Amino acid sequence: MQTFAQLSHKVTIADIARKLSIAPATVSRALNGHPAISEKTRKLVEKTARKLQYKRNNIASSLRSGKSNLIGVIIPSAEINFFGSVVHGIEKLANEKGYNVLIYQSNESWEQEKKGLEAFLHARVDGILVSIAKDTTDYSHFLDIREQGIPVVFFDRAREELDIPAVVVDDFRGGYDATVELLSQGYKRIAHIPGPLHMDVFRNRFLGYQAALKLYDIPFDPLLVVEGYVSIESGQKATEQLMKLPHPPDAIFAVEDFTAPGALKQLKAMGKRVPQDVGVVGFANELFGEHITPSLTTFDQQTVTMGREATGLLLQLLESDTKTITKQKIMLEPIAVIRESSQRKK
Amino acid sequence: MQTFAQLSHKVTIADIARKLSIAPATVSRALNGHPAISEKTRKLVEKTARKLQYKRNNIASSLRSGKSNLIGVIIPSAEINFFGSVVHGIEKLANEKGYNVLIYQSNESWEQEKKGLEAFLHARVDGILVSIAKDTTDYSHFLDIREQGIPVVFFDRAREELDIPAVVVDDFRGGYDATVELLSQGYKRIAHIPGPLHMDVFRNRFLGYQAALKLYDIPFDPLLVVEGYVSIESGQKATEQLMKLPHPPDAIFAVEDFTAPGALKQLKAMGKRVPQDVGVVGFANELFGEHITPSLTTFDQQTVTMGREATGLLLQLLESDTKTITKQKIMLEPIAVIRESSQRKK
DNA sequence: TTGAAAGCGCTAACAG
DNA sequence: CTGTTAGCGCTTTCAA
Repeated sequence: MQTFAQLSHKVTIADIARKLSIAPATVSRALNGHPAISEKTRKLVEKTARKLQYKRNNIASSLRSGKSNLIGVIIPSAEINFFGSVVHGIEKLANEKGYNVLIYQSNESWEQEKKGLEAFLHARVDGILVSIAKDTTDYSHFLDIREQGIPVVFFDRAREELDIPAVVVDDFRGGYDATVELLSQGYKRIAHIPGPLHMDVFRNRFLGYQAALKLYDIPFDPLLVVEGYVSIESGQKATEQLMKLPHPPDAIFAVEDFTAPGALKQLKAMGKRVPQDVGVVGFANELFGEHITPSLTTFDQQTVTMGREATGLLLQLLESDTKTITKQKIMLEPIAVIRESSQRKK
Repeated sequence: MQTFAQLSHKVTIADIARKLSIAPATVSRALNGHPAISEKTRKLVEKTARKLQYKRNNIASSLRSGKSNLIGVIIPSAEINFFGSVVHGIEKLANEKGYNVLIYQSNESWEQEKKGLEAFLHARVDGILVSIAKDTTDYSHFLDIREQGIPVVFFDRAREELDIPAVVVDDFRGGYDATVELLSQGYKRIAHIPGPLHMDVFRNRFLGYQAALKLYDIPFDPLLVVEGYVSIESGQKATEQLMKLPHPPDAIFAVEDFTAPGALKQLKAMGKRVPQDVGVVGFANELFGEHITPSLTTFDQQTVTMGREATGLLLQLLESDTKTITKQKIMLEPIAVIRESSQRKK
């Protein structure tokens, strides 16, 4: 006897029900571990489902239940290792918990960030994880989304005042530690190249820098702070400006690992030796920091953990039926990765 | 602690229909640009939809139409710039065309790659883009997916024999050009550190290398080929082995931009100057190649274009109602990026 | 413990 | 050109 089971015909719970002469509802319940189903039928249904290669139609399920089991993630750029790594953490936990992950790149643009949220709304995601774009200074779109009942959690690039849960690195601590690392190596005039100061991450590192100076009784000199915009080029330019000062610095704390290689490059071009003449510290532990010359001292931001934690927060929000939004914030410790660029002693 | 009691009931086409005293079907048609709808009603419906802030429920739409408007993408690792960049190209075109993109990282593992496909099946994606994992040597899961009627397109890491459409770089040409670049700079003994040779990309670059040697009448010396596994460490080890040969090479063509910095590192450790003593060429144009010392000569793989083209192929497959899978392959030219590491002359 | 029936919001087939 | 009708596959009352 040959069955012409069409390969393309999708198996539904109705098929299973028919085969076992029970109701589709029972099949559904059995498959979803409903408590009021006898062990016997559950086993039977599961076995038949396996045999028929049944796969739940998530779409139908979503329509009925109102849950898409989709999580949207907005990152500024997939070309920065850091975010790739965070996404890895996000996906892992999300997949474990039966969610799929949609990615949207804002390319650091406010417009695209808004478009991303719009797209996610349209895709009916259950919740959204965001790392804010550099260009964003108006944050109302996040509040709008939340008003629509879709929970939002920030990671890394958060905005404190919005009262939206977030997982961040202790950037103040990071800035502080970075500066202290340089000071303890005997450098005296520490410059700082911050990122755009409207962003919490960068402002906090800046504040940490100032706090460290204070501890060492070094007066803060605004001339030693030249704002960059998070890129190798801007690191070069800022460094050039710094080194042309009447009293140039003997160390530079660059706000992250794109600015720092820019600084190294510029210093090399100006004939300065690192770390002998000038010390340099970065932030973010980008992949290449280990392999440039001199290797870059930096701070690891526990990317995978960050992704996991952010997802955990979001899932918590999704699964608690209270729509209460409690201010929640998880802070991860930055981990020092000491390499050549800051090691004057040795 | 604030509670947001959000009762905003979602607007549906029924609401619009009621408001205008027309049939829901008419609203649907108007909204979807159905040709048989009067300009007048279309305008009216659109206006009302906007006024009520209507948003189409994609899930319901998917259930009915059998199309999820989701594209699944499997990449080996989001921490490699190259893939982040390709994904960028994919997302851009996909979003333009009204598709959302699901990402899954295989982490170079065959098991996870299979799990990814399974997850996509479950999410009812319309089509899948894949760059094959390093560990994969059994390809049947791709054929299974295709049998389920879901089109698959490879990008970069393809498998010729499977007869699945693909967008790749002309790796043979790349390997050839890389080798010729070194030869034309006057290097005589060119070594090659290939990646796993079961992968088309790496094998083709290897073949290109051999072809270039042949052209220059240089006999192929198997001792000068030490297989690596695509990582900085493996680049170091292979280089060490190469340089310890009785007749060590005076140039190395490393299969990609992780192996190449490993080679540079090892050469430096052994007191060799690059490019004076030994020339080095990589492949992939990873971000950091420009910023290491010496800067790395490499080949750009047109990542964004690759993403766009792969998506284009997939959409074509999705939109043509013929389920014929014609063998289709798009080849992009690798673009030489000549930097210090290969420039002995000058 | 299970079944029957009613939709979730949308689109497609068939009329008119 | 528009309306009517009938589901897509699932979950969830409400009954039994």
